[in-house]
Amino acid sequence: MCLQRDEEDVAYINETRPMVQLALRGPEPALNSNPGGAAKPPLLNAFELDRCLDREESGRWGGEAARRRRRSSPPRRASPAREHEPLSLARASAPTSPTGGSAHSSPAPVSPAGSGGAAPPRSPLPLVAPDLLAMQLLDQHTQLQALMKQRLFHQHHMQKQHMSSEAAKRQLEQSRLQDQINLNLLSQSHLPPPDTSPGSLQQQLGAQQQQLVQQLQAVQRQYLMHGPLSVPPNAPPSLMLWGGEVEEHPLFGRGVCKWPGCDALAEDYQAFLKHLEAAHTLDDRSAAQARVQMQVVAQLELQLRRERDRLAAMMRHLHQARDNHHAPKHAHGGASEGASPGPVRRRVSDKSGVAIAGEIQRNREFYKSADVRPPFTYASLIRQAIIESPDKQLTLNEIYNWFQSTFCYFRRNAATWKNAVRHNLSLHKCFMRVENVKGAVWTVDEVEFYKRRPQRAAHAPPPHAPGFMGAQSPPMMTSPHGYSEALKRNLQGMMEDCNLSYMSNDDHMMQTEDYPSSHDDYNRAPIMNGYGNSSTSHEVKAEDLSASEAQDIKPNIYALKNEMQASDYSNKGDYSNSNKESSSIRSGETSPYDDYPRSEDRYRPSISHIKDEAENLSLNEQRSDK
DNA sequence: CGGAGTGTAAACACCG
DNA sequence: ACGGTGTTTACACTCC
Repeated sequence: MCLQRDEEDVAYINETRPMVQLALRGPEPALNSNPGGAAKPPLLNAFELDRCLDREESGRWGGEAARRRRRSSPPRRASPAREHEPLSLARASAPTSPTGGSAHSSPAPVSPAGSGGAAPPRSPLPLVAPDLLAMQLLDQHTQLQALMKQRLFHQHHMQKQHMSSEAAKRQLEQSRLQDQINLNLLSQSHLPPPDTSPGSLQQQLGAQQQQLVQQLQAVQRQYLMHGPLSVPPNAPPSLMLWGGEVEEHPLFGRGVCKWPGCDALAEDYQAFLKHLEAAHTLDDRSAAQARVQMQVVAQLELQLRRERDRLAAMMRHLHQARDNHHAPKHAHGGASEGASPGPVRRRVSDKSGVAIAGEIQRNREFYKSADVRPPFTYASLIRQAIIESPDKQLTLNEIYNWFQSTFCYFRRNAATWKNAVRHNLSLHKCFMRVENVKGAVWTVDEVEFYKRRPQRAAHAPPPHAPGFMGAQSPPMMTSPHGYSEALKRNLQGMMEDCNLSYMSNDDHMMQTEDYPSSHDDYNRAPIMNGYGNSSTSHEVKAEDLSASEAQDIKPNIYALKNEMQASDYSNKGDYSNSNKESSSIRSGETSPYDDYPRSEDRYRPSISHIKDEAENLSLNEQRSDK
């Protein structure tokens, strides 16, 4: 959804980041300022995840802006403060922009602790999503608090009832377990980020804690089954209401018996206890239900373990990626370059390894809602906007609209980035202005676009270099002929792969994503282009294709075809000579790509089919996990 | 260290 | 006069 112009202007006034204005308005607002740490983008891509890890360091643009502020020379003209001063004044008192604010205040999962002491979880073992460790700990803490209250209640009750020595023993054990868990939690919460070693202290503690929780639950189950927890019916009401614990009985809440499959209504706690005594005695049925419940708990524990392992693996991976990034020996244009930007400004130019089409496709929703600068150059983005359009041509205004509709980030600072867009359109030879009846439209000269790259491809790491997976990018073609041949091979490989097989798992996807190609949009692993070992891609079945991968293939194919034709064109004619100098002469010319068939439709059915299958697989996996 | 590429800012011209 | 568009220049910065 595009913003109207006045809205843009408001956003521009309220929230902008031009370097000149920085000096006037003080500290740079964090790009992803996350007040209270509560807000969370709906989907974190690799860039944002890494930025989350690096949040303590300055942002990509903040740091740069600050440096510029220090080094910036006086404006060329004496009058540039014309609009900066009022803007900065307005900004100084203005809240964050609506767009930025909405992005930051996007609904985030609220931790139990965040709900200000809301009702503690009734379930003895809450489901734990693979979220932040802190949230998990908070969850567990809340759970522990509930358990502690329960224990206190039991203690109190036992004092009153002079419990048997057996029960006292259990109580003691429960207390011991509880304290141990508390200690364990405390240790965990003071631990540094997860260790990378599998047998790390944190993992040991986690396992230990898991064990303790299980023991505690076993003890509690014993209480429930035949322990003193089943309060005698003659117990005084005052005791029942002690500390509001009536509502804390795991089997009673809101006037309903929570025995599995029961849901019987009970007027008050007394009635519930009567019902409990009468309906849920220690018979076969109750025992069976208890067994089922134990299985449920076991399943949940299993899931908790899985999720915890997954979280640990994620954290390990992310920290490892960050460590790799910070390591001095960082391959030029290496794998982590595009996928995990660090604190420094990280522009994933068309030369680094990330396929812009795939990246945008995969994170479309994210970019649409999160106020995050896309890690691509303006040229790449403009090109993407144009090639995404049905006619492969856009007016300037349509390009603007694409930027705004695709990226939340470009819904503000309109003057800045629009200027940059125009600047890029004019600057780069690859963008051609074509006049038609409607007015001027901009097209992309793919040949020119990729022409800018060759010099640096030689620096790309060799196939065996760390982080370099799969096939090698085609060597930079100095001759148009070689370029065309490589493209043709790419296309052939891709066609085969599309028909026969697809890339599969996430790891593979990561590898292709990290692949430091110089032709980001079509040099994906399935293509292989005859330079790498493509056999692995044929071993994978179509069912294994992830949805995102499926989304990726279509643009690749189109880009490939497009480029191949463009390349052929440049071989046959003198098209490659067209450049900015002739832009004015090109008025009335039609783009050489105007007549390209829209081959993407041809692939849509198979792609969507595979995507559906991938989604089904994902659903099945979720079900099986449960 | 230097060149290429990039982002940002700004001036200016043209046009409707 | 004004705003949109397009071009150009300047400069700072990063990457290679």
